[in-house]
Amino acid sequence: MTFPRVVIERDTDSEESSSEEEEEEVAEEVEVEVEEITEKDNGGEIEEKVLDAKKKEKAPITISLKKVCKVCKRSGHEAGFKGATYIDCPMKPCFLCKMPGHTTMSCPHRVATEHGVIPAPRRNTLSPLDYVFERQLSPRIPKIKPAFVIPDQVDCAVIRYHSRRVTCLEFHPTNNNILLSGDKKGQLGIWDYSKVYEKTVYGNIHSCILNNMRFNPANDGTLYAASSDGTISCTDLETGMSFPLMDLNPNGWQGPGSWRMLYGMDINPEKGLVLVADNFGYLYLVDMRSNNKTGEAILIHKKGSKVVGLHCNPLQPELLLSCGNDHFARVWDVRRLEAGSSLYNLPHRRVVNAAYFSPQSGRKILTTSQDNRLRVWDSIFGNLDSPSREIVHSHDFNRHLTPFRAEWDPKDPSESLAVIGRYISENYNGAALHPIDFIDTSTGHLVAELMEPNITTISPVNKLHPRDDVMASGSSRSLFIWRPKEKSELVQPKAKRKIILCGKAKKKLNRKFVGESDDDSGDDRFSSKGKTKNTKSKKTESKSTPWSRKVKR
DNA sequence: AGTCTATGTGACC
DNA sequence: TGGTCACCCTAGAC
Repeated sequence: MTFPRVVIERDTDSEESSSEEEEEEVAEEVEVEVEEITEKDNGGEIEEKVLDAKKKEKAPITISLKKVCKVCKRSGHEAGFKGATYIDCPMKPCFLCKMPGHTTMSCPHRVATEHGVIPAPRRNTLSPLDYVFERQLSPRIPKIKPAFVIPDQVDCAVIRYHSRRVTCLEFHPTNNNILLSGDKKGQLGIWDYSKVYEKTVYGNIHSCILNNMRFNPANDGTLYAASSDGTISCTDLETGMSFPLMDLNPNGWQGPGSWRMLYGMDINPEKGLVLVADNFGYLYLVDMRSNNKTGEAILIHKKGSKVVGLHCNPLQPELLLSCGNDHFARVWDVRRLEAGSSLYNLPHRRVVNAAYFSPQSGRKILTTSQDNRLRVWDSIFGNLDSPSREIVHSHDFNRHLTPFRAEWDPKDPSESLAVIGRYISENYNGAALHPIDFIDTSTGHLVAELMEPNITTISPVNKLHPRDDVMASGSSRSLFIWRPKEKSELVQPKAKRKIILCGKAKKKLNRKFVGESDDDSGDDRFSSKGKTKNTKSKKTESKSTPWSRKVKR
């Protein structure tokens, strides 16, 4: 017989036991030949595993009944939640800053209000432009916006709005109360959060992940969206009618090697161009008026690598910022685009999830990388060899979650405030919650961390309103609207704050979200008032569609 | 309460 | 360069 050998390790500790003495006891090891197990017919599960192993022709398996760390498989410690606090495996580098020798608990970057900034090597020379800037413009730059206008309290929400996790959010450019949301299934949501129940979902525009969307700058009833199905859609928001602006997979599925997916997208309003990039490193330009691709695709990142982000400079739209899986963010001049013609290449240690010019002057660059660092370059006119600052922040989870993207606060006059969801949880009154962080990127200080006891899921997608003190969050399949505490009270008295439960959430989450709660915080903002009515009318179609008003050219 | 899984990236050979 | 495999705090369905 060629059965593999099975080692059974037995744990002598009882379930409840946690004394160190007992933990250090040597576990009893019993070695059993497979034939013995099968002959005795008492192997049960073990027998099955062995047969499985035989099929896969794998050699000795160890089945351990001893308590070991699930991360490093060694005994003596265990990684995992102790209550609402996660204990790291001490054998691994710090989960937060990735440096060996300590765990997240003792990481010097953990208290972000005090630490978190790694100063970049100080530059000794300033370019003439830097000098002019420092002397003439710097003094006029206003202070960071005050913390009290940060939207820090959930005002209303739709639980399980989408049927898959939310991937992107966008506020309507002119109608203040309309939020657009995309999901992993390719569905497009339109939600009027001033009326809360008025939501529309278009499910037939894309067949998989809706990665990015932008409004047509000349007509805010029209939305462009880039999807992993390889198309850019152009959708009339009023009717839901959509046509593909571009289709990179006209012949359908020919295998994973040829299926093209679209990720990064932005619009150059001056040239009337939609810029979009795929998972093979290529950039495409589409003319919005003729709906035709202009020119050939241009390789802007490593061949075969995903380009996840594109951003046109707000003041000089011909300046393009791209980022992707080749660990680079790159700056381009759209007027002189060809492979390898980038003006600057900004290296990172891991995948770059997002890269944005600052929203007003377009002078700064903010990137989010999977190495758990935000990077800031203070001036694109200066030396871009190294970032001005690196800010350690937990956002490195890449699978099963929408990638985290730090975004500038468009209303912060100092262009230093940024928002990003946090991956690692915080013990908040006994619950493990994942905050949404507001970070002053000029200092690395944590300005605010938003938590809501009823949001237990991670919130990787966060969008600040371009005009109002409002933030939208996408957390798993749900959407949330945040407002500053004081304003929130004015707009929506605490008792009236609304939450809608969709689909199965109605049954499953009723208790959790609408009273009968064991939550002792006394927080009743997810009150059940109007609940029945709300859920019943959740599919209300708006007769007048406020998001479809057109802008005159 | 336990199990399963969709799924992306990077290390390693 | 391409295939294979492992993976540290998921979320939700069954």
